[in-house]
Amino acid sequence: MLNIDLIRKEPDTVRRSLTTRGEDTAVVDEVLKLDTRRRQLVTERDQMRGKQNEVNRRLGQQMATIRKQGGAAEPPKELREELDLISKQIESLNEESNQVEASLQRVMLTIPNIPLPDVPVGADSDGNIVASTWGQPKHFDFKPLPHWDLNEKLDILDMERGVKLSGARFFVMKGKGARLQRALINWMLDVHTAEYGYRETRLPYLVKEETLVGSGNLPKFGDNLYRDAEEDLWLIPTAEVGLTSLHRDEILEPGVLPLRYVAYTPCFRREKTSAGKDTRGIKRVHQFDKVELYSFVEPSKSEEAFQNIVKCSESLIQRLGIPYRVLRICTSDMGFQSAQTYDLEMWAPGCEEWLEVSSCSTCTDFQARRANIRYRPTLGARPEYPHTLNGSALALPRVVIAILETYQQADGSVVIPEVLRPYTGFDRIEPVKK
RNA sequence: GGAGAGGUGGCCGAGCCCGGUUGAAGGCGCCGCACUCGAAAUGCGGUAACGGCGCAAGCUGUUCGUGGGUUCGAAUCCCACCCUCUCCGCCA
Repeated sequence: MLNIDLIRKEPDTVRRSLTTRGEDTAVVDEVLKLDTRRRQLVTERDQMRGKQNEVNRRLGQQMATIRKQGGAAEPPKELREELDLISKQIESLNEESNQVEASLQRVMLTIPNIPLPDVPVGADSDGNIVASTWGQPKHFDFKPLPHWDLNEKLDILDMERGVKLSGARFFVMKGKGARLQRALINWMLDVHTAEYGYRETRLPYLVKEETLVGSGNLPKFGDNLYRDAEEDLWLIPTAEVGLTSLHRDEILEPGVLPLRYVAYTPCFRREKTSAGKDTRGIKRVHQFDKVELYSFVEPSKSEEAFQNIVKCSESLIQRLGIPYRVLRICTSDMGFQSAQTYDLEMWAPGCEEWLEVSSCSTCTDFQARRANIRYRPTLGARPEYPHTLNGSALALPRVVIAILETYQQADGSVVIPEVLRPYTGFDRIEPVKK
């Protein structure tokens, strides 16, 4: 959520932000209108309440006196009538101001975060900028296969049975494929905790509505989520959701920040908007595994924390020895809650595609405001909103795709990258079918 | 799932039966001051979040799990819901 002060004082900044994101600017005027009305009503109502308190106090005193003298407990008529009138007025003012407040809140929750100044402006994904690339595409003496063809002989992915169990865009991993996936998760968690100081967490996969509002997924993007209507719980689309709400409605005392977390969770997405896209293989599925980094930091440490997350994610890809590129995502392509996003894409030589395996974002104080997370800079100081940052490190099974396609051999086997071998317990996946 | 107890300020805990100057006794913690060479002990004072008005000092409103109701007025009465604890049942 944006700071309403900013909308009041610099409505044009907010309008510009919306425009570069390709969104309608009418909400700004709506907010301004509602905010003005709300403040009028609140002032008026509070004055009435002040009066009510004062008269009630007087009446209370009289009652005490009467009772002390052993009199009847009937309060004086004039005062009662005056108060009756006041409370009726308060009731109507209160009702209206509550309505206005609720409308204002509703609109505020639909306004996306403001991009940082140096985020590239662009109308669609063509506006994204390749900031850097790492590694050389590997040379093959044969035509490298896409993972779905490679799998014909390896038999580690079972698309048909995934569909049998759950429908389109679900799959089953088997044997060394399943083991490779697990090895990656364990390896990534180990690196982040042991080398980079992120604290490992295990989170619920089902969360309440408020939790998704805090991270920014609701109220606008419910279409992309699975939900259990009976219990009113939602399946998480990313660990970011739970990590944001970890400190919801808290005031963090001085010295607590920075907080750095890493979580492995499955992620559930309906992929409604991607119908028909990426239907082959396991690039785009309804359920996937991901290791996520998340930081709560003081605003002055925001940039540093962002670079750290990007660095951690990159370092994993480098250790796997697979070429990748860093994309600076442009205004219109950035997520709702993000103020700045870098994507990391690994090269998959079989399907000849850059695969997005990480998306690192600064959310500034946007999520902190939504989730009401604050910190005290110093003892006794007024609470302020921290910045939150997140990044995948990394998203599976796309990393598996890149590994399979990059390290495939002429005989159809796949060599396991050195760093993973202690985790897989094998150094090669052999074809099992002729 | 069944039975009972309970949810009050940073923490503990009174108030709730019998609604009225109660943001709420008392204690702990924390901060400041005094005493002291210093510390402890002691004494005194302070101690929230959020909203509105205001340049500011300040004034003011709301908040006793949440939401509704009764009432001139609710921490206190009524209703619904959520959560915690204990016991029983069930289960990985």
